[in-house]
Amino acid sequence: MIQQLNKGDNQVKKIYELLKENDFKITPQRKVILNLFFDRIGEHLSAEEVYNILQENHPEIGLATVYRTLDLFAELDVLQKMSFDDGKNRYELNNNEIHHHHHLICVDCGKVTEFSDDLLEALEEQITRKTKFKINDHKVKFYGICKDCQETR
Amino acid sequence: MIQQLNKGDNQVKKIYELLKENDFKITPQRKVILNLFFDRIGEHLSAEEVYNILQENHPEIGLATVYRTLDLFAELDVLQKMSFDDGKNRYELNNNEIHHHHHLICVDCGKVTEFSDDLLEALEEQITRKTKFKINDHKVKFYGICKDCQETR
DNA sequence: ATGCTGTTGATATTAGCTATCAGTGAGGGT
DNA sequence: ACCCTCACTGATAGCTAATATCAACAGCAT
Ligand SMILES: [Mn+2]
Ligand SMILES: [Mn+2]
Ligand SMILES: [Zn+2]
Ligand SMILES: [Zn+2]
Repeated sequence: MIQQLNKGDNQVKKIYELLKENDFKITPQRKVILNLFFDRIGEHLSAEEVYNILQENHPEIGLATVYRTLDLFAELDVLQKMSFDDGKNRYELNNNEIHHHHHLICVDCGKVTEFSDDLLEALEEQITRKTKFKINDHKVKFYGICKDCQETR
Repeated sequence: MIQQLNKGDNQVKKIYELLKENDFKITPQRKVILNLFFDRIGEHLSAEEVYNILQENHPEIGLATVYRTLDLFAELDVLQKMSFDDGKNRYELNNNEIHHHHHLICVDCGKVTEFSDDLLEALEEQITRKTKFKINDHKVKFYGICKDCQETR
């Protein structure tokens, strides 16, 4: 019987290889935390939130390990690290399909919407040309009022 | 004799009026901290850094007041609040001339370069059209290698 | 199977920031 | 110029996200 693989499995395998390439070990804790993010695409989780979710099925994983693992995956660009100005860092899978979307933060209700299109190439090109600054990443946050909050007013 | 006013003084006066309009008092502490930012245009100061600078000429101003004043001015849009991912908030004067510039952060040496703001209108318009999200502010950070770090390699 | 070395969990510690509260003073009214 | 009121201040205690420490553990190369 041919082994069935879904898209997530393939991505996971690649990330395991990425760990190996960089001399990091594939530990059960890292597997579990990685799977958690594949199960929750679209959410922006803090370390504490990840830890709390783990309590149900993996209470043996310590909080320090959660912090360390999130940092490691962010370093490897597996997770994207971000902050919505609430005093804690948040993480989400750096999925190829939704690569580097922008975040729209509602200043009224705090909801975070995503916008996938990038459209920053022109600006980045202009910046590099003028400043000789070699750009390889960006973080863009838009603040405003979401659709729901505009209606309920 | 006609009172000589430089550009800074005029801006300061406007900010005093802004405080009055919003029923905030013009205290010596607020005057001093505001002046400090006019004296240090281009710097991105943390609360602790402001407090340390004040130690020389105004050691009577407490750290809590610094935090409160920075927050107040940020709320009034006099200062722009930002973070370069080093765990502390930073502030700089929201100068009319350099209004809302982007920050280019060198991942090698940590230096922050500025790039005056434009070319985002098209993107914002498209986002509003597609998502009905009413944008009224944005924060954009670019990460890469600065000119100096490219040369010394 | 063995050994090296990266990793982990528990916990102490740090650091940026906020809350508290009694005393102070800015500014409007007289 | 003198009150009066209440926003403001400084000192400091408290909070919380994140990091440092360290002995025990476990991937994984051999
Ligand atoms: Mn997102
Ligand atoms: Mn700046
Ligand atoms: Zn909203
Ligand atoms: Zn640099």
